[in-house]
Amino acid sequence: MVNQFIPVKDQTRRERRIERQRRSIMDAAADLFAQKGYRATTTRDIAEAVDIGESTLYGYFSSKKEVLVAILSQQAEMVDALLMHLVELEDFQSFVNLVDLLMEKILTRTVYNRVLIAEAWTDDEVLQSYVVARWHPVMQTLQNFITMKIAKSIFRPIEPDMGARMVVGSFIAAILPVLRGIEPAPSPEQRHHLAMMIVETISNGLNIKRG
Amino acid sequence: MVNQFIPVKDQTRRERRIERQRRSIMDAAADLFAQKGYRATTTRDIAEAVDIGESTLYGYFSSKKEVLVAILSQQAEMVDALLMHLVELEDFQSFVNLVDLLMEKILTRTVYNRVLIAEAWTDDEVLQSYVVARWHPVMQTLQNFITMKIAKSIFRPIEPDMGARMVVGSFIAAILPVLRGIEPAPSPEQRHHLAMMIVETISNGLNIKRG
Amino acid sequence: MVNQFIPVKDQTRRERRIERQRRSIMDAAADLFAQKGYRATTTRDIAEAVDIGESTLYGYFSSKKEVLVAILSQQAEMVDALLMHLVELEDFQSFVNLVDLLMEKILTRTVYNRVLIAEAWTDDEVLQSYVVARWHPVMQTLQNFITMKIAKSIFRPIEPDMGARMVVGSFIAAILPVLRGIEPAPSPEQRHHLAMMIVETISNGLNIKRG
Amino acid sequence: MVNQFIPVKDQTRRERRIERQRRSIMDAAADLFAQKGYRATTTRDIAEAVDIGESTLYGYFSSKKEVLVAILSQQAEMVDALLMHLVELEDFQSFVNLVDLLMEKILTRTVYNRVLIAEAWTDDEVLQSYVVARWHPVMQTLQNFITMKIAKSIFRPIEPDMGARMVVGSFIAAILPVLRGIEPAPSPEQRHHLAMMIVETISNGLNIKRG
DNA sequence: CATGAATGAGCGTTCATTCAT
DNA sequence: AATGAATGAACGCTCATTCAT
Repeated sequence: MVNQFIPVKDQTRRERRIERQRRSIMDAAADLFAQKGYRATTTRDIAEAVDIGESTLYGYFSSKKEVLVAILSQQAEMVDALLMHLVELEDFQSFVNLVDLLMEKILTRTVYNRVLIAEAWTDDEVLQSYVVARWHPVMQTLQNFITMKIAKSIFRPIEPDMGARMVVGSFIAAILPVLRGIEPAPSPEQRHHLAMMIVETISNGLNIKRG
Repeated sequence: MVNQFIPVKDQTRRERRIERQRRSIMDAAADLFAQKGYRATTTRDIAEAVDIGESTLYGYFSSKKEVLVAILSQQAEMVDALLMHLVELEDFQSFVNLVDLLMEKILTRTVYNRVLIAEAWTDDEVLQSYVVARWHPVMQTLQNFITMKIAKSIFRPIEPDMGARMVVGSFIAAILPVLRGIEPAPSPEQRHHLAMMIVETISNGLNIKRG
Repeated sequence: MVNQFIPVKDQTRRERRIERQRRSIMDAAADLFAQKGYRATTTRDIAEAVDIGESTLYGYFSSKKEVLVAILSQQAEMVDALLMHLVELEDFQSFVNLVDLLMEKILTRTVYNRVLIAEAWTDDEVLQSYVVARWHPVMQTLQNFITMKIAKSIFRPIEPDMGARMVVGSFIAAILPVLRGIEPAPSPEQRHHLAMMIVETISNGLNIKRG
Repeated sequence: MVNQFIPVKDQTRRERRIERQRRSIMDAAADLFAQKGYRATTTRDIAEAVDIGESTLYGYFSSKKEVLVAILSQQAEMVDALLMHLVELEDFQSFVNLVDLLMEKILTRTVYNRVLIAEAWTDDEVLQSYVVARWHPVMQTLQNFITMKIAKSIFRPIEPDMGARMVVGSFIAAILPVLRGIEPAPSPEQRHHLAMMIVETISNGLNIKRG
């Protein structure tokens, strides 16, 4: 009610500062959560990592749980934005591009996803809200693609969900060691190559000739 | 000093009783760890599940951490016993059998493996000792198989570790939802079918004709 | 399940020990609550007063609030036991006895009642459950007595609830300074004299002759 | 050093503004203290009730405690102003008027008195400074009145302090439920009637005839 | 003077572990 | 060997107060 003449610029500057602080807290927390797990990370740990007082945290998040939720939600938003543009897969090129894009999106925020997986592994609600719900449309798209290819007699009449799952499996096998931190993140070129390999191998198999 | 005249037979009976108790504690703990995670499970939870006093636990394990270690070690022993008999893969049939066997071994101890994965995801030492070290020979066997097939011109000249990883990926994709508890365990027949599908698809791909 | 042969005597001895400990915690807590108020008293304070570890408290009470509730409830039980025998007031003697008895019951656990009043003064639920609910039958009995006396033309036709309230007021005026600790507790003789004075004065007033 | 040329008029206007703000803070705080108690009321609660920043409070009061002290002191001043005019009681009419006046003064500042009682109940200094010290002259006046009446053989030779206490008790019984908020404030007419009743009943008692 | 942001001190509570029996 | 009781250390969180702007 007082100070109503503060210029708009300051308002947004303040907002930006708050947003920046929230971000730095989330980043530090994600790092710690990824290393030690959510439970094992104390609010004291997080505060020290950001170099602020423990109680200052509570000016930006109302609870430790909310920090986790913010981390998970932010990642979910990113995935949702991606899924928005998830078009029907047409040819192999678009298939490769989808795999490549997903890989990129997931690997650019490694720790966030590492936290997500850790929590989803023990928390049913997190699993449902942040993993299953998001993964479903991707699986659907893959299955539609395979069904279509079978209909056009390009693929053998395999169960579509089996095929989709194998694609996902290959994808996971490529990504998991990176998320876990025992393999370095691939360069964009390596990533693209990997995506092609996955699609190609699933399509053509390893045999030179059909048995 | 006292009880030195107790006959040997009683000693071993006592030992068996102790071993049985250790087992029941480990089973109950594994169940709880799998459900809520190691940190979130209290010693009181475990004691109640076994229906013993909380402090009685410490007669069998010197700390809560040691219960976890015992669980992981026991699982490791089982895997080691399996790896002992890991022979060179020769033909597709032996390949399918390996996949089937691994699946069976992992799925019969679902909760233990669920705990293992949860811990390995945040604890580097656990990851190294109980996962990487054990997984390595399996990967090696797979790569040898692929290398051999390529040498015999049965497989296309793909990177062997890439191929091995895709097999593992498909394997993981089949197994993870079961371990996590969102899919029921497959029957032995389903399991065998699954193993065949994985090997077959990796070998031949989905295409009817080579592009 | 083990140790089922422990003699019954030990069971009750243990129970008595637990009960004794609960009591000593309640007494110490009541003392502190009375002096500083419930909010201002910390669990640390209570533990120190009983000379036990702070966490030991939680073996006897599940929360700080429950200590308060136990204190209030215990007092309520005592009052309830008294109200059980609350018979119809017949003559002045029984009236005096009621006042005397109430006074005694309230003053024998001074601190408990001091806590009760303090809490009832700010907490509506406490007021309702522990004060209003208990006070109501007493007021009713008093009003019945007065109504009866009016019917028999012994009392002037005053509003009965007004008369009852004046008795209660005199009672309160006598008791409050003692509860608050600014006056010493009366001896049984003084107490009886006081009770008589209250009844007598209310009955006859201060005037020598009727105006 | 700066602003030394501001005209005196503005200074006093500023002072009035400050005083007004102090008042509104005290009013809001008294309300909250009365509802939840002093300890349970946070500075944030107060600030929000006045719709100012939490830290702004400290421009008007140097601590939360001082807000309470200001509230109590203000009430004390009001009582002192009243006690200034406390004349010797002569006849029943002046007695009734005193009771009526006291009632009115107390009930027009219900919340303030509720806070006063709550604090006096646990804080010895508050009790002494704000209750005992102020109540004493009232009691003295009552006792003098009774002593005088006894001397004139109008009252029976009762202990004067006993009689005074009974008047106070009746007064308290009438006022406490209103202060506590479980009874509505009486209208001026009801209040006057009440005052008369109290004096009358104490004087004449309930009996139609003397026993 | 007003305030958003920051914080030290401390709160009620939990829990892995120890100890006396 | 088994356990009920005890507890130090730590946790997530609150709040009166300070400070830079």
